[in-house]
Amino acid sequence: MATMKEIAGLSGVSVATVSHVLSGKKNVSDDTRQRVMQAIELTNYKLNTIAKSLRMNKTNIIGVLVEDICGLPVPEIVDGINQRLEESGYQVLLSNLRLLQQLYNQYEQLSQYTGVVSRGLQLLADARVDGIIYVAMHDRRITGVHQPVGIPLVYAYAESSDPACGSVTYDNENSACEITRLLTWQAHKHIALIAGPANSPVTNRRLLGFRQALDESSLPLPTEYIRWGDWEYHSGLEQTDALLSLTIPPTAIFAMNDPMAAGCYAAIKRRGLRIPEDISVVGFDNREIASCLFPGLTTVALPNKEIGYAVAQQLLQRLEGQAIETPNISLPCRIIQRESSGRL
Amino acid sequence: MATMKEIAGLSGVSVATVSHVLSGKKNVSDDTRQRVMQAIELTNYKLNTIAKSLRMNKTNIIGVLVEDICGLPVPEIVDGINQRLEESGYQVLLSNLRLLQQLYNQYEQLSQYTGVVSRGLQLLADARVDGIIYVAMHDRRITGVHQPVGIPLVYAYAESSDPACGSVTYDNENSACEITRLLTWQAHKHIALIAGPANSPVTNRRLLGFRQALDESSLPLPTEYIRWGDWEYHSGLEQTDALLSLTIPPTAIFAMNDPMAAGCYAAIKRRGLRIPEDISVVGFDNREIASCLFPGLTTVALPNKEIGYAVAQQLLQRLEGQAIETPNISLPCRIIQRESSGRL
DNA sequence: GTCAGTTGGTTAAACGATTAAATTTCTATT
DNA sequence: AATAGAAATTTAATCGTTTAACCAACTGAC
Repeated sequence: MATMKEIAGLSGVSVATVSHVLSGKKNVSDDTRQRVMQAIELTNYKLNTIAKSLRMNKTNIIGVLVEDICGLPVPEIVDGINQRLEESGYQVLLSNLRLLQQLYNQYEQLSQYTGVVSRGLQLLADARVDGIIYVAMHDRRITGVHQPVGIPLVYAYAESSDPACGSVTYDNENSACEITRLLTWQAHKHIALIAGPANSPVTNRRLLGFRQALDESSLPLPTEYIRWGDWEYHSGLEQTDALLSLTIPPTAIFAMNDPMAAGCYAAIKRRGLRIPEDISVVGFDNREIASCLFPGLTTVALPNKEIGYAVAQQLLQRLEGQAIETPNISLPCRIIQRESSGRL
Repeated sequence: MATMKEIAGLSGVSVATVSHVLSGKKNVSDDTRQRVMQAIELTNYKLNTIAKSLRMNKTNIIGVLVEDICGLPVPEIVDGINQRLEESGYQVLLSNLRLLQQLYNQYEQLSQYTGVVSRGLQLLADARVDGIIYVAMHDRRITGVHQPVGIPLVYAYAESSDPACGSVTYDNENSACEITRLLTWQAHKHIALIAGPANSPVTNRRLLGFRQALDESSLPLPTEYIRWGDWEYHSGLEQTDALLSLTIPPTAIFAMNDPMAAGCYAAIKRRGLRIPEDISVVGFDNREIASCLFPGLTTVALPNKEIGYAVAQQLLQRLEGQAIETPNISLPCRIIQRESSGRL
């Protein structure tokens, strides 16, 4: 691999001049510039970014620490991050905590896993990344502030209790409210909920939105209309069965995610009822399954890629020393309207 | 940040000695070792990997170039890669070509996209990675050999026409054969196929396996039993409809992926038929949907994580100068048996 | 007491860039 | 023609490591 020294030799100038040509922030005569460029072409010279990093004390690399790359929203978030960073000439050093296996559907404070997390952060810090993006698997508030490694840190999909750390998530509450409104606007009076686990922060935010939509239409929420699931297909099926056995069964069901909504479908069809004629169903997450059900499931699409893009943007601003205008950004979701809900 | 120089100063030795302590490949007296270690503790010194990389001409970073991080198998593959590399102290620099948007379900030779690909490779090469893993989205043969950037390169999920490049994929043919055997063993005589697009390499390999299983049981494959879909739910539905309208409808259907199998389900149920009593269905890919259908879909799980692990392993071997024993590895899939197929 | 061998440690030259400061070369003004 | 000022270029220090080569001190053997 050619070095600047060789380029300098070939074009009869000093390495400094070669550097000046390349950086373009010093005057160089047209004549020398051309000679240098020729030599560069000729030798297929590429600047050694390692040497540059050492000298400049800046790697142009951002560490992305993901709780689990296999978590559903994670690839899209990383995609968004990658795209924004590329635009500014940064690269992504990826580190995977592989938490999914360890704490699937558990919502303890992350602080219990500080060991794993800070080891992950340290690894990135050792690589001298310019900044770190922490990508959580579930939207939640992170209370145990991570050991400050002295590198700018922002959160995707989680909100930090440390106000100095920026974060970008999506608006659970509002989205749940909006999709529930779809049902109230269709004149449904008996709307039931299949929630996620009661101790999940996501469940609680979506529950708030659901309640608000009902309130807006002065609809009651009898306790027997709230069923607790575990995000999985089977819990959706079982809880729907229970709902349909009530003396006043609901005419619409909001399942807090799509697999549970699929469970709804199964329970409803097993009883010979039709969707949406007899009962409406809406879901959340817009997983692949939503378009593979009959009829297509109306649901909420999360702005995952946008979250990634925005959080990268936020970090870049910090790196440029700009003050962050909004430390905690919450992006809106998009309602995906299909055929699973209809006027009563 | 503390440097070796400061450590040396604090412990009254030269930087060389500090380096020797850290690397452990030179003798150092217990006394000095302790003094140095103390100073390191005290200052919380961390070795500057950038400087080390420059000096050693080795970054301990592997570039992972993915065709699209949002492609279904990709996160699991990356997970496997990450895990293997971590075990050997390497880190992952991720680069995303974002091809999904550009060529979804098109199977032209990658050579048409050499521009995009070689730009991606160049970016990683510029970062001075020690090796590159190319992660394709669909199992296929890559003919246009990528510009050799002088960095060891291996393929995941694709096989290269260049024998010098290692590769790891999964065994489409054999897996399709095995899952079809499940049907022949259950005494089915009329087995139909819902294939992917005819020009897809994946389709063709799975077709070979399907044919072989039928041959083994001396079953015929009438042309009207082969239906071409496009991997999507709707094509599964339509093609199954066509199958069920035949004078001799099949008693079992192999859909080449799970969304199309979900389409099968819809068409079958619409006619009031039962799965598996009236007709058996099997799929491929083990997507989330497979466990959200009723009855659960018997399908094939791809060894994605294992592919990642193996391909990383292969690259590491190359980096250590070892000869690669098997340049093209093909890993077996796992049959996931649920309730969608039964004895006739 | 001399000498060879070992052990523990230092010196100094890399690695390949950037950049402030110094120096040379060119332009323009008188 | 002399000279001040601007423009172009070079010199040399620096970033934080690694490591070959060198050196001093010590250990035994004779």
